[in-house]
Amino acid sequence: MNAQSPAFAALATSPNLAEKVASVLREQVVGGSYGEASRLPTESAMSLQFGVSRTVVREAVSRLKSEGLLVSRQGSGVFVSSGAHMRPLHIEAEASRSEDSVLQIVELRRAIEAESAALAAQRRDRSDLNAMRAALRDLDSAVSRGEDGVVEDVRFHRTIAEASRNPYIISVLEFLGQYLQGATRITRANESRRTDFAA
Amino acid sequence: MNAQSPAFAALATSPNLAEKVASVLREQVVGGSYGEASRLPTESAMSLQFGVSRTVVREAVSRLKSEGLLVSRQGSGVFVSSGAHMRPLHIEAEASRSEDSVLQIVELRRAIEAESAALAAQRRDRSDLNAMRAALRDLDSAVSRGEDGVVEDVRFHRTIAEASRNPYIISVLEFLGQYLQGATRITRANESRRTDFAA
DNA sequence: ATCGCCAAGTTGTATGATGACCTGATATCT
DNA sequence: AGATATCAGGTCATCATACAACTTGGCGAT
Repeated sequence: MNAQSPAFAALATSPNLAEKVASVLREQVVGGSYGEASRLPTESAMSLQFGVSRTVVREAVSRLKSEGLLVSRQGSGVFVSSGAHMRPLHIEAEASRSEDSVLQIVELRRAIEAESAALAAQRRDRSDLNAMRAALRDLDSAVSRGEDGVVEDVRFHRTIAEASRNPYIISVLEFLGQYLQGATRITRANESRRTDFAA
Repeated sequence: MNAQSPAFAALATSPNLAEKVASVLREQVVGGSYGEASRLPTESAMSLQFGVSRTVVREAVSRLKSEGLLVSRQGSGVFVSSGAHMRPLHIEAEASRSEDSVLQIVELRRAIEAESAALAAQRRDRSDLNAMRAALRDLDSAVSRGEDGVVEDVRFHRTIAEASRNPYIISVLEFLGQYLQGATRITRANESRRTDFAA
């Protein structure tokens, strides 16, 4: 149950087996070695093929299931998920540490917020306006109390995004916001708080 | 080794245990039940606590590791990852099917591409220009051959994104592009191919 | 020909054992 | 006493095996 199966050759640098196996499988799946919705070899077969125990294979498959690449049906087998090559977007947490990265993210977010504000101006209704006014008021009062108002700031941006009625804009903005939470002071220094489009 | 541990109460609808345990742990981690970089209970402890085998706990932890929420150090323990509450962005594959969703994604992408083009205009160099011209020429010739030119179109957009020198714009655009691959004809009908900014 | 049922195959879960590694405490030496 | 080496216990990583739950296809009875 070893014999250094050839499938790893290039991935010997990873610390644990499950991750290696997962990498190989991931590559095979997204690379299209298996057709859409086709069945993978059985766990026992892969266990032999990779030269690892079934436990490891199961952990690898489990990872790929949680990534949405695979689905398994008990008693039947493991299959390639229908939306297999739709990879999620992921930005490493270290990005928040690098100033360059933060500025680049701000660049991106500004573009989306401009569109978001424009759409919001077309589509907002009375309750959106009220929410935006309230958020803005909270932000001002927080600032005048000498706080940095970070949480109020995000909430304000969020109300605008929600008024755009575009769920993708909302989630992408929220996603990008995560990486700017700890670095919002820099952001605020570069952005003039344009309150005018609320009118 | 059963006794219906209370931790699941509300999640009895999921088919497999590993996913349930993973959900509970995920909620605890992002909900902040454990502090940043703090140690989780041992696998055996969780195995008892949840009333499942260590195998299941390990699969659950494995999932959360691949999601970047946890890191495990052999001989030491399982810890909350430093960037634990940085959740990745995920859009379901079904979005490509719904026309509303596609239009909303196009809305979002247009905003980013406008910024991308503006930045590209500032930062491009000669090789960028050449790449963009080549891509555009390929696109035109594909269209004049009567093809739909989808692949050439995405390549053209990609060259613009690369000229913006902003890796986040590139990856987000690429990410959104996935969901529009099969629906690009609609996109093309609504977008006039503005070739002017290449000048 | 249809329906029911069973048997083999497959994933899901449990259990126990062993290896690799870390950490803190103990023992030893200077 | 202080620094260093060693050890023991705990913990994750991997393996092997067994059994349960489920699916699927075929076989047989009606």
